[in-house]
Amino acid sequence: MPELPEVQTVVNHIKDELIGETIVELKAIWPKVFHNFESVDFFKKNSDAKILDVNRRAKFIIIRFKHSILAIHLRMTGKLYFSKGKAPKHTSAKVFFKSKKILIFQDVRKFGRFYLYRNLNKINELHGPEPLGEKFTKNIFFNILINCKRNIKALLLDQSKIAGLGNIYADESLWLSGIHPNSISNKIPKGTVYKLHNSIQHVLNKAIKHNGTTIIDFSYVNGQSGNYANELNIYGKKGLICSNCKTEVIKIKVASRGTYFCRCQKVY
DNA sequence: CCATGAACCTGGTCGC
DNA sequence: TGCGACCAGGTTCATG
Repeated sequence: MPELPEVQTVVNHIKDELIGETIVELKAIWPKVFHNFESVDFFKKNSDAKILDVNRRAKFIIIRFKHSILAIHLRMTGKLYFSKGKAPKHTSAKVFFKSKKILIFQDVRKFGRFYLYRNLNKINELHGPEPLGEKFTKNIFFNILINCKRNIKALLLDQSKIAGLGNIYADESLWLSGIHPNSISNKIPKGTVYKLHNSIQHVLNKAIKHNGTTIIDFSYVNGQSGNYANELNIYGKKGLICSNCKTEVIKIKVASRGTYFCRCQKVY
């Protein structure tokens, strides 16, 4: 399911209810859901299992405790929300709180994982800057592109270069800045790179404002779901008319991913 | 360093 | 209605 805006949306909607809660039991329904630990390890490390903070880094939901963090990655179909009764089909994990509330991690495709770390160091090592963070300047972005001689879409999807973009928002950002997804990163002119930088931030901010995109089955809490799908310009629009150049949107494969673009996007 | 394809999973859709 | 092929918002690993 989720890219940066969807993960941010999940955080925004459960954060306040999570902070201050104390975990009393962590239950794996799908055996692999806790990637690098078992329930007992969590409680061994966290004599105090009270949640101090909840936020996002890259596509991870970060739950912070005094002595460690839980990082949750939703992968393709993960959903995280407070239980509304009976555990639904495809529940991968349950988190029980002292208050008797239950957090459900539901994940049809079972790719989603919980990670237990001492702090954010490991995740920071493996991930590039936050596209909406202060450190993500136009010049830093230009340097990333110039130092790689690489397919631009593959680069945008590479979490170690820039954290948080996925297939939808990569296509949307490239379209908005008029760059063909098969362009080579170090051949894109500086001004156009700056435009892409701007497009990425614009697309992500707007998507967060709309609570993310709804495609197929994404919904985050209480049956609510984002409505950024109404704002998409290129993703999923194969055969429809591009609002910019009035020609038909084309779908091809780039970096092994379904990729939408139109002829008004220039190849560099 | 970069590209590609398979693997991890289930379910929806499309064509015949 | 049924069935197989293909596709899906992500990441990691092996191979060339």
